[in-house]
Amino acid sequence: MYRNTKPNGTTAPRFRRIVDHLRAEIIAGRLPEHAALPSERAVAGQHGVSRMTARRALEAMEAEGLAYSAERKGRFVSPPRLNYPVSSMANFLTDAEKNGVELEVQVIATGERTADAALAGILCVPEGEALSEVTRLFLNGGHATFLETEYVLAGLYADLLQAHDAATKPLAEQRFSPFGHDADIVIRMRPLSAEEAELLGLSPNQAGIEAEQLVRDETGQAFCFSRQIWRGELAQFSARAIVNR
Amino acid sequence: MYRNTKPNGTTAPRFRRIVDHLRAEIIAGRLPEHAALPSERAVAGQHGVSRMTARRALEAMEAEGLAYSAERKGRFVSPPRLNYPVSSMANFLTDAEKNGVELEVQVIATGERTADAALAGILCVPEGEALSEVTRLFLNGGHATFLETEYVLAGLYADLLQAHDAATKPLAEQRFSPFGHDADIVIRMRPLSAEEAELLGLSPNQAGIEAEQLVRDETGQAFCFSRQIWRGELAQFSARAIVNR
DNA sequence: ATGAACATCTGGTCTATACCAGAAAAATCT
DNA sequence: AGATTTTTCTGGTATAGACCAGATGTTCAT
Repeated sequence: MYRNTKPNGTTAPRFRRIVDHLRAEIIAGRLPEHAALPSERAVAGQHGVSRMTARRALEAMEAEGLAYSAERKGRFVSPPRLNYPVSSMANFLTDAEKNGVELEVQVIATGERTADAALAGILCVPEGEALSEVTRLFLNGGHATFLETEYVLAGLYADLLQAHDAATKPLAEQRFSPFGHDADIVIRMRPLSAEEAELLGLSPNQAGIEAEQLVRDETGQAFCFSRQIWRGELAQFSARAIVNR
Repeated sequence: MYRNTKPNGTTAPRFRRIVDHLRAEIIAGRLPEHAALPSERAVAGQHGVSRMTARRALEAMEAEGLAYSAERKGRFVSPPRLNYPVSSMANFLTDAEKNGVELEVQVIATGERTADAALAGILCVPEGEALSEVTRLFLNGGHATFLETEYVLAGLYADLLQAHDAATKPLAEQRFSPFGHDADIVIRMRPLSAEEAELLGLSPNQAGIEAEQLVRDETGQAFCFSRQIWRGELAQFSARAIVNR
């Protein structure tokens, strides 16, 4: 029988107490990165609550970005965020390596396509223009972190899209180093699609952070449009903006 | 008795069907902005599921950013996103007005304080330096959208912090127009604290988007640090970044 | 040693029911 | 008509069970 006893007047949901406890365990380091959290049934037993309540607590841990769940395997402690420096994205991969981050790239899909109305508008090319498309999955220390789909003008950079199966640094340097240019970027939070969730190892309907970039060369011509979707708890974007008026 | 019948082999969770149905209602415009969604009990009855399942569906709507819930009032259709153009933040309020957005500002708290280690480090001033602090709530058409806490060097801008109780445009223009300068910005997703959730009209443990800005004057001296926390489904940040190497 | 069969554990989904307290509307009393 | 009480409705929290199917580990026969 359910009775929400509150002796001192304060109604603190039970699952919140469990969250506080688990959070303390993680922060204290007793549960290191990628360590398994107790299962829903174990939490329920330890704290004397029903499984659904234990589940709420563990889901709250996920919402806080402190844990992630793997279906039928368990829940685990999240690794720290990966910073994405927007203003020096040309060096993202090399910078990450310098900071001791082991970034790995998996090519999910490559292909040729023509620009539909939306892409044509973004890239300022006529509709039907030939584009190359790549989708890559970025893993940080083996842990899926974000997905990127990139569209580039086919003529210019077709060769680049073939080379790098899992190569890390050469890619960005080859592509960007000859240019000094600017980029428009848009960042928002949105739910993951089923496929995205699958690739990122998440359950669908969870929220992630989407970042869209439109990169221009020094003549002002847009030549590359990319759309990233990050695990929200792992993403951080930093930039230096010029405040104009 | 629970029986997850799947005649054609595909296991589509029931609550997902309900989500699809509600999403279609919204997109078709049958449920306009801020209109009430059917209650948990109503959804349960209409779709012949238990209330907990109906609840899951409605919570998924929230996760998608299509709805927001008001405790003991109901769930409602979310308004569209508000774009925050990082590169022209000096004109954020006036720009928003030009685009037909009715932005309203409520001052939640103001005060004087001294810089602790963290703030001193960020603003590059000695620890103990006098700062002015303001917390404001921004509403879009009466709908709470984001909270901002701003720290400025007390000597320079103390007067500015008093003036604007609910004033919209004068604030930013007065403060920024004499300067041409740059700003560092950091964007990430994080859960809301209990107080933030309260002010934004959300339940705690939900995720929002945090944006931190460090603004410098033309001499390079940091003079203003602000931290915003947005309702995730309403936030969008756009910027033009210079890609350096 | 290797591989197959089995049992166990996991998160995901679902039911049916219950109590709580605030919001809102309806009924009632001035 | 206006203020007050009462009822209804709402989301939030909680229980105690259940089935599913994939992942994992153990046992056992080969």
